[in-house]
Amino acid sequence: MTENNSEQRLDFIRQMVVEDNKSGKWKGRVATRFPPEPNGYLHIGHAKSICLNFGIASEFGGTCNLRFDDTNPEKEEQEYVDSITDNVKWLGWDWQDRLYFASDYFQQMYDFAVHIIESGKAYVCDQTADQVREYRGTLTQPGKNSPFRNRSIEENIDLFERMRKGEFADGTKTLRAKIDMAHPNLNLRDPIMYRILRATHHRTGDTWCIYPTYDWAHGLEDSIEGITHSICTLEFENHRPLYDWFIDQLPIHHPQQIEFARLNLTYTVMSKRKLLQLVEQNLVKGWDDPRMPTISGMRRRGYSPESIRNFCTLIGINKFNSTIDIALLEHCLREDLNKTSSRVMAVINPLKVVIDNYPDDQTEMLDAVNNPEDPSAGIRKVPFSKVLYIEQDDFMENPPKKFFRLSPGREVRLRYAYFITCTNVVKDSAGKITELHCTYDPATRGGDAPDGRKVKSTIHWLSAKDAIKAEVRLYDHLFTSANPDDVPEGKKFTDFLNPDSLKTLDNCFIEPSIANAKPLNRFQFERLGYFSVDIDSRPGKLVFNRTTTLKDSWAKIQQKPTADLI
RNA sequence: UGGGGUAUAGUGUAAUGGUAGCACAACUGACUCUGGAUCAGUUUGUCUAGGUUCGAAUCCUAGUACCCCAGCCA
Repeated sequence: MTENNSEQRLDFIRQMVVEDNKSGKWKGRVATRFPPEPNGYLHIGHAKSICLNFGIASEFGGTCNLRFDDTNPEKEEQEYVDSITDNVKWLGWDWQDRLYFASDYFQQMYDFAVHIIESGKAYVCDQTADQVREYRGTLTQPGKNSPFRNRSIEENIDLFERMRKGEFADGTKTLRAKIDMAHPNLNLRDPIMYRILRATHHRTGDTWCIYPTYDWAHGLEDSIEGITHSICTLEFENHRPLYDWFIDQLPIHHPQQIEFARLNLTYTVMSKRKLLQLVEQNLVKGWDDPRMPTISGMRRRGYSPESIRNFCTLIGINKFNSTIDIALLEHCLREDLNKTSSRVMAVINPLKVVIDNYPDDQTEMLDAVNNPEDPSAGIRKVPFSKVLYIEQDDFMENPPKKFFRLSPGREVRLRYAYFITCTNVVKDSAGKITELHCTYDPATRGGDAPDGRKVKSTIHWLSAKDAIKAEVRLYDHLFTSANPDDVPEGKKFTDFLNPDSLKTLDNCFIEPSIANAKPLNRFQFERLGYFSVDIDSRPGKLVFNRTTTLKDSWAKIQQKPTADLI
């Protein structure tokens, strides 16, 4: 079903690669790169790009470099470099020895700039930022030439060298390409190649006080590394003529830039600026908050790398903006976790149940299947005794028609254990149910009735004296709006944060078999969902994150008009 | 208003002049010791209007809508 035999449908970029290989454009070589700026954590949108670039390289026998595009020391930090390398590795990709930094090319870039000045195609400009903006013109009006545009090559060389030496104050001079101030594409109106910036770079320290701009630097980075297919997002389409122009001025390898649409997901935001804001204003608990669409957040939440990679191949590649339903991501998640997660029983909203006809001090060890999807996962023993916990949601005193679980007088199965029948409901003075009394049928040990009688439902349970206390964190969408990027006039995206995106339950219980679970271990809590151990977890003080729920058809029935229930 | 892009079910994505297919979502039903999983099935689509053609999502013409660009960010 998932495979399509030899009839592989290729996205437009892969088709391009196939054609290039056919025509011999790059002599069969395929070299891509993933070029993040270390100014934030990677998110699921980056995963799309990572899987595209590394995926193409591996499918076509090529290489993919991990390259940090670190040309702006004001925003970049080593912490981000570390998180990015971790994330790419965790996703399962390998750049081998090809870890590069744009900052390692600063001298080469400088030399290339001198070459361009020598050919009369670049000049040092003394205009202020405001003047540059003013002279650039507008979308509909051409710009005006800078008064410094016609300096001699010698003067430009001299000034540029002195810029580098630190003779001029920040922002007082720039190096600009001499292209066309009337060009309809604003990017070609004498774009800035270097600015003076005294900021300590996380790798080069204070070696440089001039830094190359993206447009000037990026094509050079690609060229130096011998990239063939330089894949970037749609907003750089307008920059391609400039990418090409710079490289055409130099006697160097000329990669091809190809643009594709970035990923958008419902109920979340994907811009680094907005994610940074959530972190800095403490609207979430950090870049790796399990509600964040960051790779670190998703990992902490319990996502598997396989599920993310599968999602990235399913969504495809295109050239127009689209928003993927987060349900597809969750589908990929469940599909993978269903196959791989050990099942275990946990009760997150406990209700005490006493089995009146069960011996007071007896404990039995019952067999439970670890993973019905994977027989090799084997079985484990689960303790059963007189006093149990079940889920509050699994009992209703006055059940509607379609409620199949426990209620007064009704018999249900305790998973892997016994059939029980509710005989009495105990309430406190406020009328709240505090305890249930039941009887069990000893003949149904293991969960099967020798007389063949059926029950309408099977519920999970825990032996109260053996259960281990745990904290459980339930997550929901971070935003209440499907598209928080598109909010009504006068509203901010933060106005749509979901106040219920995190619910912490601290009176939960798990079965003793996972008492020693380690952070990031994944489980399925039967009938509740997939959970993983949070990094806040400590021995004796376990903390679980709900990665996602199981599909819940009862929840759906409940949402319908009550008429359906009665 | 200048330039650059893009339009296929609710969402996403194929079909490259020859039966509009797939996935998710939604809805039925079967099965089930997880109201899980699995299986079977149903609903919904080519931006609009013309034209070329035996035949158009695909080619042509004219519209419409949406996205990107006026950082010394990337």
